[in-house]
Amino acid sequence: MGRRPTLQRSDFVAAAIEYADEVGLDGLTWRTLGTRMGLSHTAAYSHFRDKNELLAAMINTVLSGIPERVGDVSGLTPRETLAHIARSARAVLADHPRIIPALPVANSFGESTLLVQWVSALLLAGGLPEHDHPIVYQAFEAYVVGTAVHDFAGAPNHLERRRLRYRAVGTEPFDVVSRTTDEIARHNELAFERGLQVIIDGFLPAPPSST
Amino acid sequence: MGRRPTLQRSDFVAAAIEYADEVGLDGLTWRTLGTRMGLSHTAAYSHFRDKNELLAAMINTVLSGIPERVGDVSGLTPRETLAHIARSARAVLADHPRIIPALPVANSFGESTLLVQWVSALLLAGGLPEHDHPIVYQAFEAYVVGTAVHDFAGAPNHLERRRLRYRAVGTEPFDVVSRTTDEIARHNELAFERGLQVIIDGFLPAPPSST
DNA sequence: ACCTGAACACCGTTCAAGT
DNA sequence: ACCTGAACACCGTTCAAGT
Repeated sequence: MGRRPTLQRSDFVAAAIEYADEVGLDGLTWRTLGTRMGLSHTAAYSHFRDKNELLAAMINTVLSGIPERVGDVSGLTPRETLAHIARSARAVLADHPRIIPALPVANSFGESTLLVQWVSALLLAGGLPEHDHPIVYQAFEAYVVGTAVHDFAGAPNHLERRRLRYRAVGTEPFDVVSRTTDEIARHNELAFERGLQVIIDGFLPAPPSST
Repeated sequence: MGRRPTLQRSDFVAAAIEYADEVGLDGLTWRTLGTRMGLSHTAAYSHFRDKNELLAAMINTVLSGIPERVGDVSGLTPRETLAHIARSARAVLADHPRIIPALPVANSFGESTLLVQWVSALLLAGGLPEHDHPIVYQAFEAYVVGTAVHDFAGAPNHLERRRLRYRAVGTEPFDVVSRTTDEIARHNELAFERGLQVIIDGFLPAPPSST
C-alpha cells in the first residue's frame, strides 16, 4: 500500500511503446499516455524535452532489443550469422509495426554503434575486401531496414492495401498471392528471404566447401 | 485582369507538394497552405475529404512521374530496363525526400498497376520462371522503395545524422566515408548501385553472351 | 526532483452562410 | 460548385505552483 514510487524515464518509454503498438503514433499524445499512466498530460515534461525526444527513445529502445533477439550465434559461420542478424532485426521491427514511422526521427538505425561494428566485422570475416566494406554494410542495412519499413509501415492496414494492389494486376500468379492477407504476409517473408540470400551471396565470396 | 479561375484539385496537390518540399510535412497545414495559395484555411475541404486524402494524392502524383522519368527504353535489354526503372523510381523519391513519410498513407507504391505489370513483364522477359515472379517482383519493389525510404527519410538532416553515426564506428574505412555529407550521399548511391546489380544478377539467369 | 493545473498558440474538421 | 469565417475539440508546450 506504499505510495507509488517515482517513475523513471524508462517507464514512460515502455508505456509509450505499449500504447503506440495498440493505437498507433497518431493516438499517442501526452494526454492519452498520461491518462493511461495515471498522470497529468504534462507529467512527461520532467523526463523529455519534447515529443521527438520520446519518439527517439522509443525507437532506440526497440532497436536495442535486436542483440538479445539474435541470441547465441556460436557455431554459426559469418554468413549464417549475418542472415540471422538480418532476420532478428526484421522480427524486432515486425513486432512494433505502428512505431516504424518514427524511425527517421531517431538516429536512424539506433544510437548504438555496436551493431554496425558487429556486422562490419562479419562482412570482413566472410571474405569481403576491406576497402569497400562500408559500402556493403550500407547496402546490407538499407536492405534489411528498408524492406522492413516497406513491408510493415502503414500497419495495421498494410496487408490489405497490398492485397488489393496485387489483385489489381490481374495476372494469374498475382491472383494466387492476393487471395488473403495471410498469403500476402507469407509472400512478404518469402520475398525477404529470397532477397537476403541474393544479397549475401552477391556480396560475399562463395563459401568454402566444408573440408 | 480577369478573376482568378476556380482552382482544381490538382492545383492544391501541386501547391502542397511544392510547399512540403520546402518545409516538410509538419509545416504543411491547411492554414499555411491556404495562406500560400491566397485562400482560407478551409478552402481545400471542397476538394479533399480530409488531410490523409491530400497526402495520398501528393504521393500518387509524385509516383505517377516515374514512367515519364524512365523515358525511352527502346534498345535496352530487360535487365537494363529494370535497372533503369529502379534508378528512375529512386530519383523521383530523392526529389521529394520530405514527402516520403507520407508513402504508407497512400496505396503503398502508387495506385497505378501499370508499373507492377511492366516490371513483372520485364522479369519474365529476363528469364524468370513464371510461377514465382510475384515473389521476385515484391523483392525488387521492396529493395527499390525500401532503400530509398531508408536513405532519404529524415530529410533534411538525414545525411548529417548518418555521417555522425558512421563516424562513431571508429574504423578507418568508416572514417573516410564520414568526412562530409557529400561523401555520405555519394556512398549511399554507390551502395544502392551495388545492391541493385546484386539483386538483378541474383534473380535473373545470366544474360546470353551477345551473338 | 517530480508532478499538477491553468493557460496559450496552433491544428483538423464541421457547418452555416455567401457567390 | 467553390469558398469564407466562426466555432469546436484536441494537441504540444510553457510556466507558476505544489510536494
